[in-house]
Amino acid sequence: MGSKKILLVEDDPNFGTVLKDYLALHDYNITHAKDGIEGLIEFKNNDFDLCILDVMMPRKDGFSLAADIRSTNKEIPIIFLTAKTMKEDVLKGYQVGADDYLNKPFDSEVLLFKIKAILQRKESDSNKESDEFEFNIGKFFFNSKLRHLSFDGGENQKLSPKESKLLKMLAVHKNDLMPRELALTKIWRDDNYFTSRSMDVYIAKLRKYLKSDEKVEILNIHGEGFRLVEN
Amino acid sequence: MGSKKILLVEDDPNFGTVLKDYLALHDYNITHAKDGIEGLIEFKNNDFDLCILDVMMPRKDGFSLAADIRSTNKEIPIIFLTAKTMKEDVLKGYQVGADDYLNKPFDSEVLLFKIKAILQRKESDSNKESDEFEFNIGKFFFNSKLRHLSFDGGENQKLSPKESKLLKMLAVHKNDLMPRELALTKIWRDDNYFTSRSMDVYIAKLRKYLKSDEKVEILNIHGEGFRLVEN
DNA sequence: TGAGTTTTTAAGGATTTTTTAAGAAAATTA
DNA sequence: TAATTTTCTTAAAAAATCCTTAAAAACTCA
Repeated sequence: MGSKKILLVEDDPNFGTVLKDYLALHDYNITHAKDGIEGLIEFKNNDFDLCILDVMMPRKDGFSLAADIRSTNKEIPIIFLTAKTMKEDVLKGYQVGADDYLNKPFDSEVLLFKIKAILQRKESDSNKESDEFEFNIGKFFFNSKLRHLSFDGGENQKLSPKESKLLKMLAVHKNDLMPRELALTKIWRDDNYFTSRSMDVYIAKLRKYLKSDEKVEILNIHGEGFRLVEN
Repeated sequence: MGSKKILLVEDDPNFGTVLKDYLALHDYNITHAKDGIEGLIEFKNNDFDLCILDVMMPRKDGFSLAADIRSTNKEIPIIFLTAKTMKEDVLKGYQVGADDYLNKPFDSEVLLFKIKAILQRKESDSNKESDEFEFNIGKFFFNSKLRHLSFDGGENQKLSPKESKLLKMLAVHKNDLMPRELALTKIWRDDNYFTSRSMDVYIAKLRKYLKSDEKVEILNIHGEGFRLVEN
């Protein structure tokens, strides 16, 4: 399982540090960002299970950050922290897609329970992550951990990290649709025009590697994603 | 879609009635139970989308009721209402599996947003791969997710998004009327002269794909819609 | 019959995908 | 640290796919 990764975005250094330590003490793996901009950068560079966002922050407030986070990940739970008990804030929070809301000062134990409850909820839903790393694809043998692709009587093709992750994701969904969006959000951590182009480049590379077995194909499903088929 | 069914369990008759009317006004289908026992009976006799439970109640309190509800349904969202701001209560609520928590007096609009947020969350979860995507149509096998149509000994015909959605809708209504208006509002998102022409173009395409099995036909019902028949 | 509805083909424009190539960034090696 | 290699992104043009619109012919129903 491993400890859950939480992104904490809080500009008050005292409060933020205390909260970070408190949560770390309870076996959560906390990344503490000092403002919204830093928070967004951390979010894009990591794979978090939960976000805790202060609402009032310099440079980029919690709502704006949440909106950016939601634009690349519609699933990740978000908890807002706020000093004011303003109705508009609460409503805005829920509109952005908050999973919960806490008014400062709050009881830290309550926060802990909320975190636990929310993570449990998500747990039961999404257990699609695969830790398999050995795949048979037509005549090929693919090891995603060692990042190599081989076949009897052929060279051992080494794959780059991105090549390997993409092929793994295709292999996990073998003969089924691998949505473009899934690969972009999970591997490229962002779903936009450029990452999408980049992904296409990698699909082309993989096709080249797999070319020598004409039973194996990576088909495109226009507007949806790709499909690794084995005839 | 239909309006969402909510179970409201609240022993205070004044507050309960007002809340019921308020929620009913916002297009929710409310069942109001006066205490925990009655609430449990209602729960077992109906199919609710959400529960709103008062904590302090005679005969059977909200936590006990929630535990009973959870024992038969681990998915249904539960919101607790409480007069006291007692930490123990909040913790207990989350332990039982609360989705949210509101202290009385609360702003009704906030409750409305919480309900909306929670139901949306469930919506997006359950809609992941809820509905069918594999159909048999005469000699054909149709997969609407992979957007292809195949039959033994024949090529694999790829379908465009619109072709696939339309054929799926016909297949769902197989041997029955698929109203023209339904396809236009659901697939084309607009019902006017041009979308209707466009739909006819797609019906023609589907007929071409299905031509090789003369047992399969798409019939027009003048002024009504179409019917996919399998003789 | 004649007005409205359906069927079909085809052209165009918009969007998405594919591919090659160049250069920036990161990692590795000397 | 500098040089080299590998990895990844960006750019851009060509190809493929998708959808709408148009228009003419066929059909249906009153």
